[in-house]
Parts: sequence; structure tokens; C-alpha cells
Amino acid sequence: MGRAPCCDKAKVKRGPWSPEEDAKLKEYMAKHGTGGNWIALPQKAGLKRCGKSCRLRWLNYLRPNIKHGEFSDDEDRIICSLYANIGSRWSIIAAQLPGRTDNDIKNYWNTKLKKKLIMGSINPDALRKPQQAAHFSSLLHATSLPSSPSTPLSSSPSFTCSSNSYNYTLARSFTEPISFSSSPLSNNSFTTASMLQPQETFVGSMQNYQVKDNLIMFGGEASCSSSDGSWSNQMSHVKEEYEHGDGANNNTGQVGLQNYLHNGVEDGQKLMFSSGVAGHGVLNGWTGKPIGLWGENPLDYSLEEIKQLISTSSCNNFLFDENKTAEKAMYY
DNA sequence: AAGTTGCCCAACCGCCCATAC
DNA sequence: TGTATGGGCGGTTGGGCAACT
Repeated sequence: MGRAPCCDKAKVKRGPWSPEEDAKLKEYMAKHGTGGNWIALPQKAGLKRCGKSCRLRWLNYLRPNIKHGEFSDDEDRIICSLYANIGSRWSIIAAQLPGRTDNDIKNYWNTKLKKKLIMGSINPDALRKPQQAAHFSSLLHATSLPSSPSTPLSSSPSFTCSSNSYNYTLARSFTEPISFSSSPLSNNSFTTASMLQPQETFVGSMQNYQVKDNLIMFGGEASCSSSDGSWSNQMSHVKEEYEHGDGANNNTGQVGLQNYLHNGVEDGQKLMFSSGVAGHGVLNGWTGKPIGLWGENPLDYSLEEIKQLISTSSCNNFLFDENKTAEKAMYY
């Protein structure tokens, strides 16, 4: 048996929003906000609309800083790369494109970008650009986590982004805001100047992380993510782990995070690191457990492979073809 | 000029999940 | 602990419009 509808469909107005309705909603939001209850909002605001409809209208069109119009080439690449990585997780993809909404991106992908890819008007090389990989969705894999949660961190666990030869080192002390530093490992084919200087700390505090489904995101920009940018209510279990560190030995957070990395992170779960540097202010990385399974960057998908994904993906819960999936254990 | 087709995108639908009770 | 409720999100729909015949 399905659940009861959220409102009486017969009594609410449907279809396109009028300027008057927009104005009412805007005015109400400016004065009161949602009040934490979208269902009750229409009545309070004098709108004959379903609460969900109000929410959608606000989040997708009326809230400040919404960006409409043409997508840039950079945005195209971000969307393609992330789609190849995580599939149709539009809210997550939207979180990486300031001002864009998941609905916007979803529509853009379905109507234009998919075709662009198939027609070959997106340069496949762009999808492989190292700076793109590092900038938007670097895959990191942990290389030196302690073998058990009870083992103190004898050395800093490191997360290596294999595609661009960067080594991200997890700061050892979690009593301070968690941070990562970067250092180029070798002569890279691209410059770091626009991104990170060696040893530059780039990720913000542990207090600023988010969990969504099997993804853990550090940083990010709530104000422009997804439909509403709200991940906070889904972060509780990680936060708890983090906060349950041993305060007595001043390792608060360290044990918690260790526990989380070893226990809290389910198999196949990913960590996503995000910070506000360069370009759109987003630098991401992914890592996951089991450790070490990701030997290569999933961004290294060729145009042909992405095309194949498009043509074969009737279900969105897989990301890669069978062989790739098994090889990389990229389920989530 | 009229009819048809295809595209775009705003809005809706329905399921899932978290939380309150 | 079970149930009800609200929020979030991906998939789908359908109206409006432009392009085409």
C-alpha cells in the first residue's frame, strides 16, 4: 500500500507558476523562511499550491544566486566526468556546479550533453586533462591507513591521486581542523600554480563534512549544492564518530575518524574531499574502502566508454561496464 | 499558411529515508 | 518499536515553442 499523498490534489493549483505566486512565495521566504515545514508553508503564504511544489519552485528558480542559461565547457566537462564517476546522482553533481540545480543539470544532460557526447562535439581529451581530474574529481586511494582502528596513527595516512601524481597527506592530528596537504611527486605535465602549491593545505575543517548515501564529502558549498544544499541531516553518524574520540588524551576526533575509516565506512563507500580553491572553488577527491582497490582514476574514461555508458545504462546504479566495475570496485 | 514533428524544460510523481511521536 | 510525516531526489510527463514539411 502506498503512502498517503502529501496534499489534496483536488484543492491545489498545478502547472506553471504565475508571477503573482512567485512574488508571494519570495516575499514569504524573505520574511519567514520555510519555518522548517514546506507542507504548511503554502497555507501560511496564501498559496494554493502543494508544499512540495513550493519547495521545488523556490529551490530551482526563486532562491538567490540561481544560474540559468548556457553551460560552459568547463561545466560540461565536470558533468561528464562526474556522470562517469557516480552516474545520475544529479544532486551531487549539482553540488559541484555553483548556481546550478540538479533539475537543471538533469535536463541539460538528457537533452543536450548526452547528444553532444555522442556526436563527438566534446573533446575527449578534455575529459582526461590532469587539471580537470585534480580540480574536479580526483580519485584518491588511501595507502597507509593503520591496520586496525585501535592502532594509533603512527604515520600520516596518505591518499594518493594516481592520475596526476599528487600525494595528499591526511594531517595527523585531528584535534585541529582536519587538513590535507599536497605535494607533487614528480615532474608533472601540468602546472600546480593554478591549484595547489606544494604542501599547501587545502581542505577545511572536519566540522565541515557531509554524508550522502555512500558518499562522504568534506567541504563543499552548501549554498549552491543540489536542490537545497542540505546534507546536514545525513551527516550525523560520521559526526558522531568524529566527536567520540578520546578527549582525555587530546585525540578527540582522531580515534573517531579512524574508527569511521575502518568501521563506519561500509565496503564500497567513498570519501569525497572538497575545498574552495581554484576556479569554481571546488577541488574534490574520492577515496574509499576497501583500501587500494582503486588503482587508476575513473576519470580516465574515454569518450567511447562514456558513450557506451550512455547507451547501455538503463539502470543508474551501475557506473561502468562489468569488467571495469569488477576491476575497480566502484559500486556504491 | 497550416499541419506535423521534435525539442526543451518546468513541474509533477512516487519512492526512499530520516525523524518525530 | 512501530507508525506517521516531511524532505529529498531521480525519473517522467506534458505544454509551449521552433523547425520542418
